[in-house]
Amino acid sequence: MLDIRYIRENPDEVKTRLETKNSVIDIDKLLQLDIDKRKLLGETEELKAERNKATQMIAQLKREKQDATESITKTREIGDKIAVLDGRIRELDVDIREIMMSMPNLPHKSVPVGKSEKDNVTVKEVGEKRDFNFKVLDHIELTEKHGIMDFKRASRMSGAGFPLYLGKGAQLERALINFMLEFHIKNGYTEVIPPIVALPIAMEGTSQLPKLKDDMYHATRDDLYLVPTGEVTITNIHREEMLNVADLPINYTGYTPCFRREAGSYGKETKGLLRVHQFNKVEMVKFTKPETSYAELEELLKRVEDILSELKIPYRVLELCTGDLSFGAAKCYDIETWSPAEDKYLEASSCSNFEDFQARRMNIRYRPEPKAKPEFIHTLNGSGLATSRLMVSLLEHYQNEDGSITVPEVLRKYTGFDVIK
RNA sequence: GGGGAAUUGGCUGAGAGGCUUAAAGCGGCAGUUUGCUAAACUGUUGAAGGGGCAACCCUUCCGCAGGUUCGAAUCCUGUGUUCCCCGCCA
Repeated sequence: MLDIRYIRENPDEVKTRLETKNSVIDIDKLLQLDIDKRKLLGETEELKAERNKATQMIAQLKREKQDATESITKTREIGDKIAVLDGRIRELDVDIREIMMSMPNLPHKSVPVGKSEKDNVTVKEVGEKRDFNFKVLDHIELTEKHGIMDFKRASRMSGAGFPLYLGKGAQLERALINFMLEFHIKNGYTEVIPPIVALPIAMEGTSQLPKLKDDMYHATRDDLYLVPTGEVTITNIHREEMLNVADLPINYTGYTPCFRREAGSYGKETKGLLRVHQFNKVEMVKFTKPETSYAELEELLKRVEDILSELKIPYRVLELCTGDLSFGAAKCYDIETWSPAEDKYLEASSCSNFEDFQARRMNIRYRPEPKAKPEFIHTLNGSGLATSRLMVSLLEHYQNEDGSITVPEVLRKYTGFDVIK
């Protein structure tokens, strides 16, 4: 959520910056509602001050055992007027809130302006794409060959898009998760195992709601959503809290399954692991002071890069343009790993700074100095990383001519084997 | 699934329709005293919104949302969360 006062004071700037995010929000309407509301607020507050004085007098009359009937009748009339005004203010508030909640975050000034993913900027390409002197198998052929994944059986029990890992496939998946978790713990992150369902209010906090409602699994009977990312529950750890400045930055890492309906995306990348309804992810979440959040964003990116370097998998880093930024992000890097069989890069991580956008929705604040006013903290998160597409790149990149798959060296102490054959 | 209890500021916790403008303590801040620190003592210290050039003024907020009332932290209804008991269960 944006600061209404900032919108009031800089309406044209807000409009321009929202336009670069392909957002159609009627700022003029919002500001008019805001003006109307404040006018009524002034009127009702004046009446309330009057009523407060009047009820005090009634209290005094009663204490002195005098008749207060006349005052009560008069005060009731004031109360009736207040009820009317408050009713109208409440209606305006509903309208204002609806607009505010559906308004995306403003892009940071450093973000390249662009319309779509075509305008994203490649920051760097790292690692060497292997030169295969044999016919490369894709990840589906490889997993079938070794019986380490079974998409057919999985779809019989859960429908398409829910992977089943078997044997060394399951072990490799778990090795990746362990490797990444321990990597983050070594770098000062605190591991958490959060719930993977969340209340609507938590989903609003991290801004999956209202926009992504149709993309999430929803247990209607209990009104709980399955998390599309660990970000939701990990960031909501500190909802409605006043954080201690000495504790900042707070760094969490956690493994969670993630669930996405991917509504409307059928026909696109439906093969194997490329786009699935359930996948595993190790998430990083940060709570920082406003002045350090952009340095922390670079730190997140570095963690992802270091992991891919240790795994020795080629990747590239994209800086998302304004039009491709997610709803709540002010700035975002996507990290994509190379798939030799698909002959393209696959998105395996994205690192975002939300500035105070989520903190304002969740009411997470800190006091910069002992006596200072509370301020909203900044939140960031990055996938470090999602395993599904990383697994595609890993299997394909590490395949050998005889069809066997070498286990990356750093994973061997977690798998207990060094080749799948 | 059934029954009961709780929910108050950064934290603990009083408070049961009007002398609450939310007690008290802790913590924070400032000062006094003291070789330094600590302790003790004194003072000060909630949040959000609106108005004013300003000192300042007004309103709202006791989990959340409604309601009753001239007036609600307090009464009523719904609901979130937490805890306890019974049942079921890994």
